[in-house]
Amino acid sequence: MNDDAMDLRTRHKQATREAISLAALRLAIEQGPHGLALVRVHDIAEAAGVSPRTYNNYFSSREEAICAFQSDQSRRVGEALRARPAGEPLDQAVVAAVIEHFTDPEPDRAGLRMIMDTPALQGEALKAFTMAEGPLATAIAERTGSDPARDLFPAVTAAAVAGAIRVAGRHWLEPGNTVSFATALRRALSCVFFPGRPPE
Amino acid sequence: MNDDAMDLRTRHKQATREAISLAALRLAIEQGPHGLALVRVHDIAEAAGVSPRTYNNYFSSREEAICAFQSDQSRRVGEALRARPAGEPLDQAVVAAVIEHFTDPEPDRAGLRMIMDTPALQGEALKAFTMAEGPLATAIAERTGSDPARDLFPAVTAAAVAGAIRVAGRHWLEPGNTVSFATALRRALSCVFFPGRPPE
DNA sequence: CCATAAGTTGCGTGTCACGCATCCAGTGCG
DNA sequence: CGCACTGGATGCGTGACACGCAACTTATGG
Repeated sequence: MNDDAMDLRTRHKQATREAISLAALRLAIEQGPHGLALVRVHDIAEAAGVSPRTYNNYFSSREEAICAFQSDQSRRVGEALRARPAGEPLDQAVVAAVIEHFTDPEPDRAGLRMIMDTPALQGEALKAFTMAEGPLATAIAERTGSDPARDLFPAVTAAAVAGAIRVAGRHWLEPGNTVSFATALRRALSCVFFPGRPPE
Repeated sequence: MNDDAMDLRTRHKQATREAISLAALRLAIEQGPHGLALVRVHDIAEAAGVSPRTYNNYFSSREEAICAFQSDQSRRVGEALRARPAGEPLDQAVVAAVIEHFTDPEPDRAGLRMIMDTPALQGEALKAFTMAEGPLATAIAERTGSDPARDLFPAVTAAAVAGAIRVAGRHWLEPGNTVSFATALRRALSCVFFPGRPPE
């Protein structure tokens, strides 16, 4: 998060990575879901101000570059849960952590839509969401005091939560749905923890 | 399923598709998770008895070819749920449908391991599992009489079930775990429908 | 038996990932 | 303050690949 507290080198490296992934996402959005093939590596590199060779020192496919932001964000979800007060019940802690983590700031509609509507990007996007599961499962296991090696509950719950986030995202993107992303998340997550009855 | 009841053309086409995907998976397994790059399109085509050009009339990437079986299987899960008796409670119906669908026959350990352990295949594998969610959600919505457009419960539950299947698969593949796949599935799915208490 | 549709194959092209060698800038030490 | 070193950036060359196109072969239906 903080650019300080790092080597100049490391800082510049992260900046480069960010510039490339940002440029990739921007160009992809410009071309739309059906023009992904028109986004050439050369263009991404140029837009990011680096050489094409450098681009694939960081990413080995356009998909990876475009979804890098999602990946990075997902990878950190576990920490958000760990940051919740220890006494808080699991469901409340997860909901709070997820909402806090995925709505700061409110995600970019165009970017998310691009990623989730483009078949060639879906695999990478799913990988990104799935990356959240490992850390999440660990954090859940800590909170419930279960052993992840023998008990499937943490991993299954983490997967369910990740799935709920995806579903909330899809729902939030649908035209005509004006609820905030936070609300969509809350509703989706409530289905995970209270499968008995859907609200209202 | 039945080769009869189809055009000679269609039959031959499916056979070709199957031959290619089977050859691709077999070669991938031979090389192991770290040698995927060594599986050349030329080899796959040769092993399947077709020209390289034909191979990519059917698949546009090695990953797609290797995971084709998983994809096809996942796409059919919804039907399995619809085939359950209408009066059966949702949880029992889902568990029965999933177990019946994913253990007939018992999946190939080597193939599943290859797919889930190879980073380059994970995206495609996740896409395959995710493809199950759409039909599953529809079937769940029918069974609960909810409107998928307004109620997130069917989609979230479908995603949770798909996630549980993935987790069960991972657990089943872990060395030292000798439970049957059906048992792993049952345990994982119980976490989805009864999140209150893990059955240890 | 013929006309048409559908599938297969070979070829050519544009793109890409990546190993390797080189160059340049930031870093830490004397 | 300068210097050797480490690590990232760049250029080049290579092997592989996806896909459009056109010719060829085989099923299908009249």
